[in-house]
Amino acid sequence: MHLYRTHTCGQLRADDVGSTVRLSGWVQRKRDHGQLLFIDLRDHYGITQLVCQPSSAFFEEASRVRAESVVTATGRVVAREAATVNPALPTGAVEVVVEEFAIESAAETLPLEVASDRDYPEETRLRYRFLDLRRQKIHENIVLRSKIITSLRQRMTAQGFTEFQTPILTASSPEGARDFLVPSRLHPGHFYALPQAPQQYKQLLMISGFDRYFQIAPCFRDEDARADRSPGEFYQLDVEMSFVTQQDVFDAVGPVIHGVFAEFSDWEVTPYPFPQITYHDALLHYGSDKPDLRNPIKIQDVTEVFAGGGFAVFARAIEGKNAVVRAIPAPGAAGQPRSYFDKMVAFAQGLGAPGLGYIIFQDGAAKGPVAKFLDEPRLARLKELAGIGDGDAVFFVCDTKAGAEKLSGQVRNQAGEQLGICEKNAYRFCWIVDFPMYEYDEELKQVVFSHNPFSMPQGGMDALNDQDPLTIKAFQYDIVCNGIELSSGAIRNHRPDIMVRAFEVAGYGREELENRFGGMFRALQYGAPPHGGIAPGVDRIVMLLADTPNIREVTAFPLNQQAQELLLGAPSRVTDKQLKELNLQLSPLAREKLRGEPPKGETPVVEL
RNA sequence: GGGGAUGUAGCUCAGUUGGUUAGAGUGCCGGCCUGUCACGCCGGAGGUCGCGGGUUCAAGUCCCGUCAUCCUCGCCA
Repeated sequence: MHLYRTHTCGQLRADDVGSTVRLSGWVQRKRDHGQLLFIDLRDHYGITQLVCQPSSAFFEEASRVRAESVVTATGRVVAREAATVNPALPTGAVEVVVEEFAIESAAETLPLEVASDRDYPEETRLRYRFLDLRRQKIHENIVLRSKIITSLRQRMTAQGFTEFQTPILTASSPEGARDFLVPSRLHPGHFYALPQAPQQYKQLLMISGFDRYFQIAPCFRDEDARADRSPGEFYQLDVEMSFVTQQDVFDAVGPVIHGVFAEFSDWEVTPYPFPQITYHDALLHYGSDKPDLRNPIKIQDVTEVFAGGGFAVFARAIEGKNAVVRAIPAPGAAGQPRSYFDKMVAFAQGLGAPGLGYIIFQDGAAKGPVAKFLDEPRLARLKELAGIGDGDAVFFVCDTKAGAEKLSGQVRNQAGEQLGICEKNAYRFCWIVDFPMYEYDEELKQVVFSHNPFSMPQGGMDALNDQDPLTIKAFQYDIVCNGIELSSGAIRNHRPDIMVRAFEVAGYGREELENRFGGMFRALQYGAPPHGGIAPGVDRIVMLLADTPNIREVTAFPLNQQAQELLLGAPSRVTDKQLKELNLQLSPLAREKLRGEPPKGETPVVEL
């Protein structure tokens, strides 16, 4: 008989009755009846009930064993009496009458309960992550993550993509997020950077003729955390393809995304192919470049209804400040009490808006504070534009275009949520296309790249030469699910002449381009295929499929919000010897901070 | 870097207008219990009320500072 187990804790069925088995696992729970002891034994695969009789030599020991201790039990599989079958357990038809019992590893009093789904502070969970990960929900999330990644790999490989690895120690990229730096021992004063994404390498692989690239790629960005954004590191399904148009990328990646969502969830998934919405329309109709399409509300421009009208606040803003008015329909909201509208106004004010106008259409009349300022033809036009009728209400936002877009989007979210009209149990996807190539940076007072500087401008060289840069669109796109940006991608600029011009428009000379992106630029001089790609965030895909709002629920060992790993204690101090080898000195500020007591969990400095 | 919330037993939390010895559940320890499956019943231990200062006859409670955690804005080509 095997030293530890003949079966897993999820394996035994009625068919096994009569056989002698050995199981090992954790003590999930004990039920001590004095003259009879039940132990729920748990492993990765399931739970099996052990029964200990008081006549056994180990009875005392077993009745004292603490939860989460690891034990090995040997005994006979017996059928449970009909009344004692537990239909909630796959192994519930049987139990094991223990004949030998050994404690492999006793557990101390626990800082968190494994056999419970109650919430614990994240600090406790991360410090004792090995216990937290034993808990059912997160244990399943991590397994789900693994299965999703396996499925993504299979789907990509099946489509003829080749998986690659790219360097982790690479060069700092001058654009984008803050880099994590690694000092070089051999080159004093020089630093590697961890890749923010394998962007340039994947393009270089296309230029190297590999045609279709993918990688489950680790990405490192030294930026602050959010609930849906890990600090420090995350994974992308990084994809790049040669000789493709934007539509080819959608046709390759769309089925993969649709496929995994259909495979791993019972929720409804947007039928393939996913709709495409232009960046312009997304901002107009949803007030966001990552619209949540579970919300049926569609914002409309109703500036013409108020222009030159009797509602002076809006009319003046339209006239004088070039403001626009956006209508956020609230279907069926006419029956809502006054307090609903007051709350909506307060919500908008909380976001910095001076107020929130609204009209209620009820019993053939228009009510609410704004209604009396609009004559009958204007009201009719409003209903037509906003697509509303009797029984509905409509909110108004009046601001500059950008301000109105942002606020109307937030009001749309709030209205949809408050009215309970958002679709549940569904994944609603869309592509956002035609992102602008450039935008105006108010701080720098100049035109800057609005996304990746390697994207191909729509219209190519002609557009760069002839168009107002702010009107140029890029072959730049995002895929969005339920209001979460899963990924952005682009058709790349593979033409050195167009790239020089594109950088000129953003105020960079050729020399600067060569300095900043020398390797990439050089590669384009020797025959580069037209290519493009995308990089969906793996963590976010898993998050959506696990139906959790927090990315740390799908990461085995995440950093906390302060980018610390509490279990092993990273970041930690290093020895003076290590610093010396790297030609590094700590600043007076850093030295001052280190003089204080090292916080709990921090690795003390040890001379090696 | 800014804003918000939270911090009370190992853990999850309650704690009134500032007023006697700070409570509950769970876990832990002990006792009882032969069919439970969140077993049940009885008893016990367990507290620097995050930390520092202040106001007050009196502070878990009010004020100031500080630290920690989570959420959020900035940031994330």
